[in-house]
Amino acid sequence: MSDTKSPDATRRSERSRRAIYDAALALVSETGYAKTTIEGIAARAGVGKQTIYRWWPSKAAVLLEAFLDLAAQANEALGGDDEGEIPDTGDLAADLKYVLRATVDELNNPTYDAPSRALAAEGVVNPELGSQFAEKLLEPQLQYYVRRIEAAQAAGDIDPDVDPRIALELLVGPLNHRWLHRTLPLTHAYADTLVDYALRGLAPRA
Amino acid sequence: MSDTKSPDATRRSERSRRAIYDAALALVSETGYAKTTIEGIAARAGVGKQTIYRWWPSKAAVLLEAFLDLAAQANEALGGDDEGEIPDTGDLAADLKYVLRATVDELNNPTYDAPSRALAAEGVVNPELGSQFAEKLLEPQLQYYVRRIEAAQAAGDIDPDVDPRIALELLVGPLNHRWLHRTLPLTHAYADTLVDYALRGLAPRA
Amino acid sequence: MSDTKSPDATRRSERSRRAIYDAALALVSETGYAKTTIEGIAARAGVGKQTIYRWWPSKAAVLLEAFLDLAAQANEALGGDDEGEIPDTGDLAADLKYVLRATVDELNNPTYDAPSRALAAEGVVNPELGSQFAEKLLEPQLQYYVRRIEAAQAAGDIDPDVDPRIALELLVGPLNHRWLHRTLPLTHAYADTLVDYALRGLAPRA
Amino acid sequence: MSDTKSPDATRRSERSRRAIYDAALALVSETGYAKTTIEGIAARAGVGKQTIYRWWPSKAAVLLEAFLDLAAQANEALGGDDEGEIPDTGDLAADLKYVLRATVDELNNPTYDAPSRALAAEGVVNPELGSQFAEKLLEPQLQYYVRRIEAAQAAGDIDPDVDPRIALELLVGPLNHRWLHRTLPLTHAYADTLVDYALRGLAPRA
DNA sequence: ACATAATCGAGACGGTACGTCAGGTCTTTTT
DNA sequence: AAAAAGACCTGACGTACCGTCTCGATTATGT
Repeated sequence: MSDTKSPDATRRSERSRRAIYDAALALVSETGYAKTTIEGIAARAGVGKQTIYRWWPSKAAVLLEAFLDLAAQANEALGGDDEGEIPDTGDLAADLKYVLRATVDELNNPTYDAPSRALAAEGVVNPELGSQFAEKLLEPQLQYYVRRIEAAQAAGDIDPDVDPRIALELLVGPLNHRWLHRTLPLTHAYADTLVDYALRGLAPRA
Repeated sequence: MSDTKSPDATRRSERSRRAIYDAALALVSETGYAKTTIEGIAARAGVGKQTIYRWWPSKAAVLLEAFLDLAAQANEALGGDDEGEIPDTGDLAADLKYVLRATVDELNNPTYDAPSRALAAEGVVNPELGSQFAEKLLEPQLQYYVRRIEAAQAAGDIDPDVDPRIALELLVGPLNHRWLHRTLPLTHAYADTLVDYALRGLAPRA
Repeated sequence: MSDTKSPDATRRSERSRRAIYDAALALVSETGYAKTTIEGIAARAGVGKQTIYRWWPSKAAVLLEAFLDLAAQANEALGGDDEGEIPDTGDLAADLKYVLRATVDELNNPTYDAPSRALAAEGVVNPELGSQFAEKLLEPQLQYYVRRIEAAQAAGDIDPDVDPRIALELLVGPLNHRWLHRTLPLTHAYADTLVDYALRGLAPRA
Repeated sequence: MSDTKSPDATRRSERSRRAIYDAALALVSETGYAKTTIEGIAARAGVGKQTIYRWWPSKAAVLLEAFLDLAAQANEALGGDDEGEIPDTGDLAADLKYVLRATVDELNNPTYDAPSRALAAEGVVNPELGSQFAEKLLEPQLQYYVRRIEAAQAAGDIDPDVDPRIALELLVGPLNHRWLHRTLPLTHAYADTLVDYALRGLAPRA
């Protein structure tokens, strides 16, 4: 009944998994995604190639999991359950500026920038990986916005007719655009302006 | 003083150039960017590999030029000088919806989608190519928006304090986000909503 | 202390080695040495190019080993230990004519001629390969002559002051000359005459 | 009636021919025959590739002519008509030792060694070039021996039944063997011994 | 002296093979 | 049974030359 060739996950070496994550992230940061090879990851991790092929279908998948793991670790370190949740101080603009500024900082941080770009780029061109990327990384983050915006609608800060999904894209889309295409620098000021412009458009009608 | 090893462009074979453009675009559309190889392009174009390496530094560069050429041809076919210019009927919302709907159609057209994604993705990860992509493809298109928005400011349809650059990103950013990450379908309705939300935020203050 | 990058010979595929030998000899015989390529050998042997590059430094080295193997197999097939040894019937002239005629036959046999010429020619121009060729193929054969001539000296058939090494060259040198330069046909009669002339010069002094 | 595509030799550039000879010989001496390319010769000679392809069918042909020209120049410099003729002082052994020693010196001279080996090797493997090599370079030299040996037969120094052609090979063959296969050093002493052994065999019968 | 035609230097072109790198599979030995 | 190691076949890389083919620019006669 079961897949004839799926390996036994219970016997999997945790040691190797960690080493592979580390090697993958390090190599992508150091030499870029294109020059990162599975052989290179295996060598750097002190691992046989087959150990990678046994557990992951592609280089991109390795990196995606590695990055997911990195994010999970970061969250764990920071504590709480509602780790990525957008604060609700009652001041919607302030709350959004806070998270958008944090996002700007993250995107400007080379440690995250390199693997993020690699994954985003791969997802753009590879629907398989793209949907994984969207589902596991992107969407959860976007849901934070959805919840905060719905709260704002409940509080009367945003027009109830507005689609929260589109509202959120008004904030996140432009940021992503600048980041991906490197057209202009990503600054806190830019984040603030974005929030200002967007909220004016989303405010309840007079 | 001059570059020691650049080939003589006056002797270049126009025939080969065209064949290479065609082959590159065809292969990217048919098999995807990753599986498109320089060898494959050369073979399909009936051209020696060296003829590609002589004139382009990379697969991405070939594709960029091919796509640029494709766009140029399309424009030429359509005639006029201000080919890509955003119409100015006096009704800003209508004008923007018109172009944004057209953009949606283009992004949904497989002929353009495949090479565009490939170039965008490559640019995300490869700054060299990214800046070429931005400069030669993206920026010129964005300038159409800048001009139309400035005209709207002059006409009193948009707040004069608004930065046209950021205004444009409010429209283009979300569209790109959906396209690149394939989160939700790109429709005319979405384009319209985007214009509505954004323009409310950019309108002159009461 | 050991060579840092030599492959593990114990894991070597015997199957591939044999296939490469066969392909190399076949191609050299069929199309000549110059038109024989490593890619061609690999293709014909159903082997990856790297498998050739892993174990041999050059096309010539492959062919040398292949030929050595061919010779070894031939000897094995013929049986005995003293396979190539020159017979000693007591009649020196007859014994030498016997082997020289056999050599003539071999040099006239296309199966041996093509690879032999290829190796000899390569050795002429490439000292590295040349010394291998001399050491592994040529020299062992010449030693048979040395031993037979020394026996003849012991038997009083050849002047004891004669240098066996030079004596042997008196026989083998002319044969090789005709073969390599194709000046005149190689016949049994020629071999006989060579022996006659040479032995007269090497006979004990009256 | 004439070949439709043979170039007009009267218009040929002497300048280019010389430059090509020089470049070819220099490159063969410096880098070896295999690494000498037609493109390299053309570049070094400051000549278009076509100028080589127009007048010669192959790299080997260029080198052969270049070498022939070199030899012709050397002879011209040394003067006389019977330049290569073997002296006839009445003492056959001495005369032969004289020329064989000279041959040894030439074969030990790197200026001649490199191109000679290249041509000889190419001739071994390429019958076309081989016959040219034999006819234009080798045979004329061998004829000197034939003539001297015939004179010796007339003078009663050599058995009249001896075939001069084979006699000559008894001298030249061994020398060539050592040279081509680099088995043992080529010395004057070796040349002398060769003459001694051979002449003993060729002397008139008691 | 000049017209004119072939040779010349240059080098782009369609190809073939080079020697290298990595992909993904398979096998052997170790843990 | 999974893991480290690494040989294997495959296929693409980017480079070097092949021999052919255009390009002006430059001779070198033959009228």
